[in-house]
Amino acid sequence: MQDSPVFNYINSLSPIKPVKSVPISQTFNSLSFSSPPSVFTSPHVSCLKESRFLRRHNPLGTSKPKVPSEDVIKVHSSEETLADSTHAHHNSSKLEEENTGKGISVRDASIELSREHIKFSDELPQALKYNCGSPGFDPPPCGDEANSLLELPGEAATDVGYVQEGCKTDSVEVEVHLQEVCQMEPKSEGPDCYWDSLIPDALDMLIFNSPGDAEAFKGLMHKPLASSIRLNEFMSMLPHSTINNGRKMHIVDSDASGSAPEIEDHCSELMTATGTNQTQDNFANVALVTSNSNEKANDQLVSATHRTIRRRCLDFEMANVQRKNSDENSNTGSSTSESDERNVANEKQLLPAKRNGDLQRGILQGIGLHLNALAALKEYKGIQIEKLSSGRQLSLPSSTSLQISTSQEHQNLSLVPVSSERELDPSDNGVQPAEDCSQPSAYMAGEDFNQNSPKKKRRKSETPGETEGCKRCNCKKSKCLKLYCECFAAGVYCIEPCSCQDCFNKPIHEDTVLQTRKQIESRNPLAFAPKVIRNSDSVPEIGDDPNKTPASARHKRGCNCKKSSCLKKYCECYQGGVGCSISCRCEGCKNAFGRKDGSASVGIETDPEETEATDKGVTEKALQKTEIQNTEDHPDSATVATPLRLSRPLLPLPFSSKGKPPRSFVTTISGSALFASQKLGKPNPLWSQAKHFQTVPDEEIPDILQGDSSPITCIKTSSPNGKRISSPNCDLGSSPSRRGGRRLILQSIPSFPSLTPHP
DNA sequence: GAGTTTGAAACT
DNA sequence: CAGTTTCAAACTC
Repeated sequence: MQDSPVFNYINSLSPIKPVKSVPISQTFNSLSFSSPPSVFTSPHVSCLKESRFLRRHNPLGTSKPKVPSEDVIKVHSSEETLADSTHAHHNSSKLEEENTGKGISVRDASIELSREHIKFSDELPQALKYNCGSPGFDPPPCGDEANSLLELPGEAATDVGYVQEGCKTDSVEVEVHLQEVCQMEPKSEGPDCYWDSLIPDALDMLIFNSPGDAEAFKGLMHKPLASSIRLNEFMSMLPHSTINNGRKMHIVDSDASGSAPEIEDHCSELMTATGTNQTQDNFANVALVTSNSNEKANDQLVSATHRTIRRRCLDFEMANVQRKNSDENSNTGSSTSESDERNVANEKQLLPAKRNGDLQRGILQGIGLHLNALAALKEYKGIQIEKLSSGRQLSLPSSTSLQISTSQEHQNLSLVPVSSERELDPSDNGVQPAEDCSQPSAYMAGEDFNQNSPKKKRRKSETPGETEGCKRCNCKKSKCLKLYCECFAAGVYCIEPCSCQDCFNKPIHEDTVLQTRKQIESRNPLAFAPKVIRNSDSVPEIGDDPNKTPASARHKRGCNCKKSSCLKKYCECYQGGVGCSISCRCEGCKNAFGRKDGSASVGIETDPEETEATDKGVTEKALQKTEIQNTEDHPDSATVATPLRLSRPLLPLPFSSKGKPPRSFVTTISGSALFASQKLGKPNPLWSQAKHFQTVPDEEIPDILQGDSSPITCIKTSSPNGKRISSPNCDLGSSPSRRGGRRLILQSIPSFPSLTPHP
C-alpha cells in the first residue's frame, strides 16, 4: 500500500499523522525563539528545505519562468512527488517520515504551481531579489536561501513552538513553505513594502472576516502591484477561499483527497494576486486546510498556522488589527480607489490618528515596522509616502510613529523604565520580544531593500524628505556602541546599508548594546533623549509665524559651534532645524533658525529667512519646521495636512529636512496624541512599545510648558531612568548660565504633562 | 572617493 | 568642571 502513489499522496496530505509524531517535539524547542537551528536539527528537514529552496529558487529565481530546475523536475509530477514521499518514509523515522512526506507534498505542490502557473513566475520577476518582507522573516542574504532559513531564528523558533503545539509537522512544513514562498515572492521592492504593510490586514480580512471584507481586501489589492493583475482571478476565487466559520477557508471543504490540484491552483493564484508574505500565509492556511480531512486537525492547524504567522509577523499583526479596526469603524471594503488603498496602507504605517483606537494601533503598527525597515520602506516608497502622508495623514501620527520607533528602540535596548504616568500594558510581556521585531526588521531593511547604494551615496543623493529616516552610520572605531554612532544614538540597530565596521549594534549583540546603553545612560540620562525638543501643544508664540521656525523647538543642550557659525550641519541646532538658544555656547552664531543672542526664540521667528545664512536650504527647512509645528499644534486632527516632514515620520529620524536627520533629533509627540494613544488602553501586544512614549512626555512637558516667551519655565521631567531632567527651555530664559538654567526645576509638574500649555 | 573640517562624545 | 582626545558626520575638493 505504501508504495501506492495515491497512498503516499494521501499520507502526505494527512495532517493527523504528523501530529502524532512526538519525537519532533524534542527536535523543536517550543517557544525558543532564539534557536532556529533546532528546527533544522533534523538533517532530513534541512535537506528538504534546501532542496526546496533550490528548486524554487531556480525557477523563480530566473525572473522568467523557465524550465524547472532539476530538482523541480524531480518533484514535479504528483506521482513523482509521491514517490519522493515514499522514499522519505523509507529513509526516515516515522515522524520524520511524516514530516517529510508532508513537506514534500507541500513543496511539490508549490513547485507544481510555479511550474504550472508560469504566469506566476512572470509576475514575479524579482523573486530572487525579494526577500520575505515579513518582519518576522529574517532577511537572509539574498540568494542564500538555505542559509536564510537558518538565520531566521525568530521565525524558526516560532515555528518550532507551534510545532509542538500539535500540528507540528504541518506547521513546520507550512512555515517553511511560507518562507520559501516569501523568498519567491515577486514584487518590486517598493511594492513589497507596500504590500507587506497592506496585506496583513487584507489577509486578516480574508481569513477572519466576512466575505464583505474580502471585498475590501479586493480593493486593497487593486493597487500597485504588478501582481494585481491577478486580482481578478484571486477575487473570483475568494468565494471559495473565504473563510467559513471565521477561520477555515471553504477550500477546506473540498476534501483533502480530491482537491489538491484545485487548491494548488488557488494557492498559486492567491500568491500571484497578493504577492506577499501574507498571501503566502493564506496559502499556507489553504494548504493546511486542504491537506486536512479532519476537522479538528484543520482547526488546529489553521489556528496554529495563524498564530505562527502572527507571531512571526508582529508587525503585520499590528497592521492587521488596525486594518480590522478601520474596517469596522469606517469603511468596509469600500476602499477601491487606488489612492484610498494607498492611503490605507500608509495609514497603517503612519498611524492614522483619526480613528479611535486606531491611533494606538497605528502607532504600534508603525512601531511594528522597525525603524530601519521603515526607513528603508520609505526610501522605496519615496514620494508616494510623502504624498500620502501629506494628503491624508496626520502629521501627528507620523510624528508619533516616529517617536515611538525611536523610543521603542530605547526600550528594547535599554529597557528604560517607564515613567510612572504611563502604565505598561501587561500584554507587554506577552508581546514578542521587541527584538524579534526589530531584528528581523532591521535585517529586512537591509536585505529586503537590499540597496545597492552605500549609505554615503544615499545621503548625498537623498533629499531631505526621501531617505532621511533611515540612519546609516559609518563607524569604524566605535563599534557602533557609542553615541558617535548615529544609529546607536538614535536607538536603532545598524542595518545593512550602514558602512560600519566591527559593528556591535545589532540584534545579535543585544546584550552588549543594552549594557552599553545603560552605561551611557547612567552617565547621561538624556543621552538617548531627543536632542531637539519641540513644543507640540503649545500655543503659538508671539513670533510663531507659520513661515518661521518654531520658537518652541530648541536643542536640548545647545550647541558649541566655533567655526560653523551654526550655519552648517555641524551645528546640532541647525541640523535639528532649531534656533540657538541661551543654552548654546556657540560663537558667531548665525543660525538661520534663530540666533542665540538675538532674542533667542523670538529672534528666530522674527525672520529666520532674513538671516544672512539663509539659503534655500535653510529657508526650506524653516518652512518645513513650520509645517511640523503646525501639525504638532493640531496633532489630533486627523485631517491636518501632513507636512512633508511629517510624512517622514516613518523613518526613525524625524527631523532633518535635508540629508539625514541628526542623531537623536526627535520631534515630540503631541501630548494629546500621546494621551490618546495611552487611553486606548486596550492591551496591545505592541503596547510595550508605548513605553517608549515615556520619553516623549519628558520632552513634551518642557515643550508644553515652555513658552519661548516665558523664559523662566523650567520643568522637571523624569528621564527614562527616572532621573530628573530639566528642560532646555529653562535655559532659555533666565539663567545667564546656560547650564545653570537647566537646574531650575519645576517640581510640581505632573509626571504626565498636561496637554495644555503650562500657565 | 579621498581628504579635511567640525563639533559632539568620550576620556583624563 | 575644564581640557584633551577620539570619533564620525559634514563638508570640500
